Amino acid sequence: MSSKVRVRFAPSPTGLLHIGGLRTALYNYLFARHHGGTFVLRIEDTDQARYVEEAGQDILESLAWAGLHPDEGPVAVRDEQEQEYKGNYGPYHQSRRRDRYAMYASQLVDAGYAYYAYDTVEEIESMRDRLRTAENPNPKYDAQTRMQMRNSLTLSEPELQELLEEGAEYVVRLKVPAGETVQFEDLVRGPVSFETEGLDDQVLLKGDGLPTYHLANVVDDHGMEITHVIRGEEWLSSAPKHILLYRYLGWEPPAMAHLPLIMSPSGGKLSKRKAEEEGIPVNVRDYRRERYDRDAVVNFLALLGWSPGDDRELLTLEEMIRDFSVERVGKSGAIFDFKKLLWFNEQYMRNRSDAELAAELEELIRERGLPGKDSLTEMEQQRATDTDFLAGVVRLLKERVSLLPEFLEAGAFFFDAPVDFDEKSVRKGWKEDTPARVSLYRDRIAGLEDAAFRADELKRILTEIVEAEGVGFGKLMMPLRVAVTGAGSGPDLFETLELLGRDEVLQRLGTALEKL
RNA sequence: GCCGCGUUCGUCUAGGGGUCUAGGACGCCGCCCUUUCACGGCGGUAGCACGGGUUCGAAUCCCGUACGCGGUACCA
Repeated sequence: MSSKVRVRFAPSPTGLLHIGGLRTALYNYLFARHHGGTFVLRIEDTDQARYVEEAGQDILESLAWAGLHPDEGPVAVRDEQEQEYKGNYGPYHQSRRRDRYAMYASQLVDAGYAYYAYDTVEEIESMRDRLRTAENPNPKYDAQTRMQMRNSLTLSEPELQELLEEGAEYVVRLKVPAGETVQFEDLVRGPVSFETEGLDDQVLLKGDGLPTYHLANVVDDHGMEITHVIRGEEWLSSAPKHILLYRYLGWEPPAMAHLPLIMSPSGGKLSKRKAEEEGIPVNVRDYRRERYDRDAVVNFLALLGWSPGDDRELLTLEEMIRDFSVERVGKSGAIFDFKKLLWFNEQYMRNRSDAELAAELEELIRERGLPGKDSLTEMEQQRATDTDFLAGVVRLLKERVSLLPEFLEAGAFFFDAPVDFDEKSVRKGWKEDTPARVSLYRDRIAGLEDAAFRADELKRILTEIVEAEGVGFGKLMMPLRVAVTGAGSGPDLFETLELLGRDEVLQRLGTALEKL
């Protein structure tokens, strides 16, 4: 390999980082690491109109959360003026590299590969209106129409001079040649070719002096010595324009790989609106907030369009790095399977220690309280900050939840007595002879020392009672469960009782005996 | 409309001329475990879009059709 691999993830700060964007970043990251190359983060903020203030920070935080640390790029976003970078190819915000785009744009004009265009938006729109037909709903500004427009190809020298003097606004457009075939080898798709007839005279430099994506990305990829462009399939159609630009600028184009899109379950790009309608979070921030396991998300995303080639599904980052290759990336769009993501999350969550999860739970409660509660009771408060207690909750619920916040929902009864009892379970299990047995059990466990209030002992006592009465285990176990947890199912009852503690259990039993 | 790309179980995918009566995973269903539920174990369900070629032989190669997706901006 002649030159060292350098790839970039180049998001636009027009919104929060999208989950699909994270996958693109991941593939770039894996590719870079696999080849011992460099992973660059570049912010493509050339669209003033769509700029979103918090987006830059969100991109940095989201990548860091996922563990995809760029080797070069912005380190921290302070404010507009003050940016901190790492790497020798900066600045890594396109808005701060504007001079070079203008320079290359005029170089292209001088060489006859581009031209100045003075058409107003209205003029272009009226040209499109004039030419629009059912057969051609989107007329292009191209070799056919450019000679009817107001640009440096059609205007006379004096006219141009006048426009220049009055400081008229202009754009620079690429002069796409007619009758050529642009071909290139896509690392994912193989040979791809386009006829220049289908291309328009793309604006390279906008009226505000900033470049469009097309110019900026070519200039920067070359300037930053990017060797492989790995990006979403939505860019495939504009790739020939980029190839043309590399040619006209006299540069060697980087290798390209266009990734299949992530699709919504109902089809089409996984757009924000569509995804959320289907219960799928689209912003990486949502995954962070809902405390998804980062490794699970990364693992899931890696397999959405790529496969290691064998049956492994649970892969560590190291394994992904070792086995990643663009050749093994699929060509067709992948539907976001939310249930499978949950499965990954369960797998990773169960592999983590109770203490670790308990600490996260504590933080979660501190941040947003308990579900459905405006404020915490004294007992809830006390238990929510007791890490041993929380670890106990985790241990009992770990195998039954998919997402971290679910511990709080499924385990609400651990924090305070249930407010009501599951009707169906009561109807099924709470009969006339039940109160007597429950009372008996209560009396028996009331006499236990704290140290003896343990699951095995609690179970032994119950067994004794049901055997003495000659009834089934469930005749007493189920009523106890409803009385203590309010529900007809849940984690092991005796473990639950032990965690709750004697006094609390006795009190709940008393309440149930009164109410039921 | 035009241009480009794609199409293996519901979903993610393996498979790249014979080893494919197409493998794995998620989901779903059933059974076992558990005197709850879940976890787990076992089993099942379900697929090469269609039509032509090429070939002794095609899920695999070629062509066409259909369908899907992307692009068609002074957005990225």
